[in-house]
Amino acid sequence: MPPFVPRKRVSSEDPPPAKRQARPDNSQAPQAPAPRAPFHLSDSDSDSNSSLSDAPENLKDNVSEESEDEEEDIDWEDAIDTKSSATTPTVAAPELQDLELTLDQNETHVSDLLDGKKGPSKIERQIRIQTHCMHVQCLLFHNAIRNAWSNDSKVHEILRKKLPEGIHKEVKKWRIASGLELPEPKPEPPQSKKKGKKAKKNKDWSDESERLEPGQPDMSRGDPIIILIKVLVAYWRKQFRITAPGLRKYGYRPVAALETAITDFREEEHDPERHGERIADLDEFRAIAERMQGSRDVGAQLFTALVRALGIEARLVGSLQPLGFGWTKGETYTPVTPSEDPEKEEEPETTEPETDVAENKAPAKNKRKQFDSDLPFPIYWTEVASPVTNEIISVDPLVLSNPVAPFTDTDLQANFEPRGAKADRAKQVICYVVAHSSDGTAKEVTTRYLRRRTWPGKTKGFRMPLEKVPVGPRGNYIAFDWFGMVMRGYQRARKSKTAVDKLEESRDLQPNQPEKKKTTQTADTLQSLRTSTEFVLERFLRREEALRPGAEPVRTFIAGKGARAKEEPVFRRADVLKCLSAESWHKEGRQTKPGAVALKRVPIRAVTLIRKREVDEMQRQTGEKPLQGLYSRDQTEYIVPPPIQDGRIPKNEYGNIDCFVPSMVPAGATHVPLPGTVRVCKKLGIDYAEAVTGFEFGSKMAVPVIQGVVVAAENEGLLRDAWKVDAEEKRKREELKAEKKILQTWRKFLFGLRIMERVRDEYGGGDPDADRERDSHNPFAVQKKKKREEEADDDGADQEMLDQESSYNAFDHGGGFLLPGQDDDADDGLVVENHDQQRSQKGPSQTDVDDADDSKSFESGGPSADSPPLSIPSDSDEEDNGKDEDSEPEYAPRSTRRTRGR
DNA sequence: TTGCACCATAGATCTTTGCGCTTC
DNA sequence: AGAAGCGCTTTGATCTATGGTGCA
Repeated sequence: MPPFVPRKRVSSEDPPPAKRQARPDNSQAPQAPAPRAPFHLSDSDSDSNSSLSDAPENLKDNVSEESEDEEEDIDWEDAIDTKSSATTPTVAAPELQDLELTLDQNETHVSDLLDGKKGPSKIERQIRIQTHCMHVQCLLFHNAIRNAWSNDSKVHEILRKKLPEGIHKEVKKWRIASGLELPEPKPEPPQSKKKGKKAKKNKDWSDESERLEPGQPDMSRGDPIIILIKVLVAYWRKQFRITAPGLRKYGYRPVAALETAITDFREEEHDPERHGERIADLDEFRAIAERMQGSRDVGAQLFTALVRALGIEARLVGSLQPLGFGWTKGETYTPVTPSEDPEKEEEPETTEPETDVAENKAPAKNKRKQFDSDLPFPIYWTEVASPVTNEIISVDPLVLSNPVAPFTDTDLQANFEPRGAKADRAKQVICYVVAHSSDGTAKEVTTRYLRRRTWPGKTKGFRMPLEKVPVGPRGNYIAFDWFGMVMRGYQRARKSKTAVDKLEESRDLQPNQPEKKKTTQTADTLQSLRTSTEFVLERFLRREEALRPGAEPVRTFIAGKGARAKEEPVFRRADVLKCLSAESWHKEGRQTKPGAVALKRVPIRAVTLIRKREVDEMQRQTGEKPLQGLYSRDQTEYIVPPPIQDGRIPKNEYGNIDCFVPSMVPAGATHVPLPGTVRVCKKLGIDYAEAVTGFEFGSKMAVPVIQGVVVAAENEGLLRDAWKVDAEEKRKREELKAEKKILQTWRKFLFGLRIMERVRDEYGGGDPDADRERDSHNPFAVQKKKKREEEADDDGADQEMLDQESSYNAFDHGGGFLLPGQDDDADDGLVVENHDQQRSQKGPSQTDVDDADDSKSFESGGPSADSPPLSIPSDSDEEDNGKDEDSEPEYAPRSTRRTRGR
């Protein structure tokens, strides 16, 4: 259950909202935890991810199911349900590429809203957040699967076999140079002939190494693995053919496009160009390795496999391209218009109607090589760990012009970060970069690829930001990292961390702090003054800021050039005062000193309807926008209300007392912030005023938050004692009620079981069709049906079950029911008081007669009409059959009232 | 290349006292 | 009959920070 945030003026529970903070807290309590909903969802998902690693198809089902379980909000369930059902067919394929299909229903909402020129509503934001989170997890899991496939020994074998002799030699060379293998055994002669110098060097070194340390790496020309990797990349670029589109972000599509896409996907024969590349299983992956063609994504995956096949530790890196959660251009689907840009003609696969696709097919075939050529950055690549230095080398086998980026070269690594107009157009983003290791674990390596390794950098707006979760007393927060939590299921255990892990975590994955712009003592620029913490121009003052009266400029700044040059005084920031309106000061427990003149006058910001009307009215009268004065702290003083007299609490025009800060409580009075104190005060007959501790805003209204009361200090003890007694009574009442409810539920449950058992015994069971058939001939079932039709306001499953009870009871003189005498246990605590009476009054047969006769008569007569205290339908069947659906059957007056109420 | 204007976007801040229905 | 309780709906205009682009 999401936390219930009472938007009540009488705040009856929970810690006092901290006036000002209270609103953010409260209004964002739904907001803050609301984004958390996906977190919870994801939480379980990530768990399921890890546990489901063998069953990819189930994952998405799980995701949606769990989300339904955990999301209480009905709208949400709907949304998710829709999503999941829409996704399911897609999901069946191991390729997760078309999760964007999931948004159809929601999209309708969104576009409706956007038509109205309003921003997205909270729920729409939630939907996007949910979608984003789900998509991220699906992509993550997809990558985990591909990573597992890239580990396949058969795939390795296939790729190894294809390597030409030259590459094998390079590998050998690398092994020797890295000290993984001793050089002398045999391969020298041919090698030394080819590259005499190097071979000689190797030889020299090896000779030495024999004497000293065998297996010492030769680092004289840098890490030997870099040479090998470059060779491999060159080989791969030559051999691997890009014949299918890879994953990409399309953005949220219009409903029509989605529907077309879904139908097309479901009904048409699979066409990689339209539906994306589909690799159903490992066998197909092996086949692709054999053919050496596919999307560039698969190309990178297979390249990773190749590197692994050579015994080098390699990670498959995926830069997730999930649907986002914002409303920027990047999240909006932009249909590809082939005619516009010849370069894009190879992209006909999107969601264009059949005709378009047909048109585009021919040119696409001709330019098969150009799939995804509009994507300037790779989505998958490889991280190779040097066995010598344990450093990570990033390798993009197919896309970038600088394919190999050693860890030392941060610029080259930052080349993997999508940026620029082209990337923008292609909706390429960086938000979560995850490296999957050969042992199946994965770790986030985004930092490495951010320019200057500075957060949030380009991930801003595309990655779930850290969320501040309030903890403990007010003002304390912890940062909640959603993605960190998702990754927990994939991470390598702390104790199994490798040397590579440790090294990179202490170096390349350490984020840099954003450089604070050093306060340059050089000449002023507009920019430097704007951001300066020391100086300021008057025009850069904020709405709530004003210069201290009499503040002297320290120098002047000349803005503009030539004829437009203008001198402006430069002031010290220290001379800037924060100002607030009189109302705002009031909320801080302060008032303006008599005679204070506003330092600044600004237009009134009216939020509530009433204030808006007032402002409009004033504007109409005066013809100009009404202004309000702002005052600095110096111009205000504490509000010290006069001490109370004779225990009377002063009240404001709304009949309560402002208590925004403790100092606003008058001397001689005490604030008792307990819920329900008003009633106690009334009972005790002491004077009180409800304490307004803040406001909540919503629906163009400001609602005061009331927390307890202010009473005379001498009454405090009395009030608290009485409140304790009252609260205790209340607690007991509620406990009793809850207990009753529980017992009631159990009883119904047991009856149900007994009935079921009985029915099974009598008629056999298990076949619903047969049951239905039988029902049509069963007079009691027919009667039940009829009765249900008569009772317009029946009450769902419960009622139905109870009806069932009565029917069967009537039929078999007790049936599966607890008849009086046998039901002591069940009734215990429920109808104790009436037990004797009911037993003496009617026996089982009586019950049966009543029941079988017609429950209607009972209803119309009403138990209370006959004999209120005795008529409590304590007999289980009667009572249930009567009309009590939920609770407190033992209180005849209540049931009477309720009946009358209807 | 630098400084600036301008734009898009996200996030923070400010705002300051109902209404109608149901239950008890 | 009338008091008390509860749900409604989660604003929204404005300002500020930030980063990108284009121009001089």
